[in-house]
Amino acid sequence: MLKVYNTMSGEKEDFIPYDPDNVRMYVCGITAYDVCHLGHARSAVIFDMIKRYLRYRGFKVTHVRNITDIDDKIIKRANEEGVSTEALAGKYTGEYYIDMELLGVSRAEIEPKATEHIAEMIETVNTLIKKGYAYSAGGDVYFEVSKFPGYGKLSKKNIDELMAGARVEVNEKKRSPLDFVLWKSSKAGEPSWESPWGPGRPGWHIECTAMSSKYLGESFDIHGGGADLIFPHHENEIAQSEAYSGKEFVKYWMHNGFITVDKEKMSKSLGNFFTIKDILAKYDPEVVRTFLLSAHYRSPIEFSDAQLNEAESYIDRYYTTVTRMNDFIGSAGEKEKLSGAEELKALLSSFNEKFRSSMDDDFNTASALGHIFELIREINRFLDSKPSGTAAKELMLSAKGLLAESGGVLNIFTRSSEEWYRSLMRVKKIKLSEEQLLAIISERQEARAGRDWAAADEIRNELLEHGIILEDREGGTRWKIKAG
RNA sequence: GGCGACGUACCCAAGUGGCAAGGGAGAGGUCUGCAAAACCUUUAUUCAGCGGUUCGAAUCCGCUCGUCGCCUCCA
Repeated sequence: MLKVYNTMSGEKEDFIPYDPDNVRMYVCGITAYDVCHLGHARSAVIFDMIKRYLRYRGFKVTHVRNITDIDDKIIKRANEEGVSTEALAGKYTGEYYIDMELLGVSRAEIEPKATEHIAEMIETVNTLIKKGYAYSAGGDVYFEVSKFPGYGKLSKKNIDELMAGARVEVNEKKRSPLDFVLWKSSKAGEPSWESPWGPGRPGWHIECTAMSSKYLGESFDIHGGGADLIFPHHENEIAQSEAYSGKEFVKYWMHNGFITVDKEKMSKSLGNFFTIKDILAKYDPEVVRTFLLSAHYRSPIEFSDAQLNEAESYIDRYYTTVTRMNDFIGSAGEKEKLSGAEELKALLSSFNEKFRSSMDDDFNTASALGHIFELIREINRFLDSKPSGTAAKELMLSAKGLLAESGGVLNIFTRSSEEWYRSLMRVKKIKLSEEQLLAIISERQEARAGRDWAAADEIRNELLEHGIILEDREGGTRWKIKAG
């Protein structure tokens, strides 16, 4: 049984979607006013993994991921840059897609933009007013928090305490400081849309209510995002949506933990953030994705070069073993020799079960990776026993299949080892081309054939200084790039 | 101040009632012309500390200490 931690209950729950044939999932996307940092990447990668695993598990999934293309930050930034909000949002949405593509994050089925759903939002706001949950005041419309009894149930806050702690806010239009804006009148020169309350633009939270109900219905299965969205964003969404429909808004609330730098949350306001582009200049995207999946999605995860180097070593170990397997499969030989395969066989038959039970336990990718590396070790152990013949080859092929299957779910380990090393070559800015490298290797082979070990060693040491490792094998010399 | 989370080896990190996964780093060994890779052995009688529940706890309960987050835009 798949178990999912629900922020609402604070517990892991059996995952039983409303409609088992169609899991409906809404994940808060980005506000397109700047390039994304690693925190955005974490959220995107985590929910991408969740979607892939649900599909692997046999569920159909409809995924909606919104793009906020109008808000205060966008207006501010557009003014600073002297461009329209459309142009600015368009630019950063484009950058976002480039980053996501590199990180192996698949597109959602539906990616609605706020500005394309103004009519739906106005309708939602109108209904909230009619039902008595919202009021208009001087061109703005506010949600009246005290009218919604369940307010605070997601973030475990109570209204009295919020009131006591509320920051003094100069806004005499609000009946209560806790009330939040559904529709905002626009100032001169700001982008605006016509509405029953005059020209204005939507408040931040309302787009998620209007767009999720349009594409997924008034009640759906999973709503996700970073833990910092729990309050006030998701709390406000619940209030609006449930006040509007009178139904339970979301069955499972899922929130990923933060990326930290020196133990502090990575955030724009603290200024301690690293953009995805910064990091991809130094690391292969698969390294970043593996790093993000190497801890449980709800745990905080500390960002540092040391951590990324470790993820790089992880992947390198994987591809090194894949190379060994491929070499073996290509030259398994005729003579049947299959001693000491018992442990590998046992693991091959239990592997899928282990992988699944890790992932079933609230998407425990850290544990799942542990199982993958257990299999890696067993494969290496088997290959060390110098097997040969078709039975051994079959065994390696099935091991390879299992690795590809589990890696496919996480969307890592999906390339060939050659591609991995070529990519490392680029990322580590190694001056040598692959052709030059191969020429040097064959030069060294001649020295080795002539048993000129001193010359061979000198070449090898020289390459090592450039970050290239040579491995002399039975079938020839393999090159790889020093990882970690 | 209120609410919440976390504290597992040198480092990262699973494990949430029944002998402490996995990776990296270190030490020794096997293999190798020498290396590298791989494998083997080794590195937590112990899970922040102190009490309690239990036949049995890293896991449940209480307290203490420490770290972080939310309470304002934030993935």
